[in-house]
Amino acid sequence: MAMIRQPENFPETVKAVRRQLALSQEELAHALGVSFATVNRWENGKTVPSKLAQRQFWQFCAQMKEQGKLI
Amino acid sequence: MAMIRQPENFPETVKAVRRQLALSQEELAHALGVSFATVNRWENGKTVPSKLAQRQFWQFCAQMKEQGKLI
DNA sequence: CACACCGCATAGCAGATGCTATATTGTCGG
DNA sequence: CCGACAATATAGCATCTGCTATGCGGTGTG
Repeated sequence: MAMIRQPENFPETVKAVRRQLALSQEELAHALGVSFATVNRWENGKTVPSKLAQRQFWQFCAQMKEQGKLI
Repeated sequence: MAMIRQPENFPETVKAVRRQLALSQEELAHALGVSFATVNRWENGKTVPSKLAQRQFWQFCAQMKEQGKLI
């Protein structure tokens, strides 16, 4: 088993995180090191993040939480 | 311009880094959060790393240097 | 020698990504 | 209302990635 942590609803999670941080899709994409199109596709459920992108996303969230910018 | 840093010979760089750290392709892949096939393709010049993968690779190298594990 | 591994190379396929271009949807000031 | 602008949605195409399987040389170990 040993699945990668993935919330039931990844698209909503990305949107929620992005809005808490008051970032545009473009800005979040830059912060994560991916393209705007990629973040957009995640939020609209067109694709699911790659292994590395998932790691990067959760790591980013953890950092933001450490800084108190994210609940 | 603002290009992404990319040595003349990425395949050789990956091999060199990996061997200094005494890791197998499998182990390096795991450390980077990508698959074995991906590291293997980088080393054999079959593909060039994605934007995010490049960031991850250089960040990993920087960490290893901080720890004195890499020159 | 036969056998089981391990590390590495390679291939095929489905899905993800980067880039570009083109809508669409607000939200302003005029 | 109208034009301008930013943010978002969507699409196509080339490339990258993950997964699985296969082959191949080297290294034990019986």
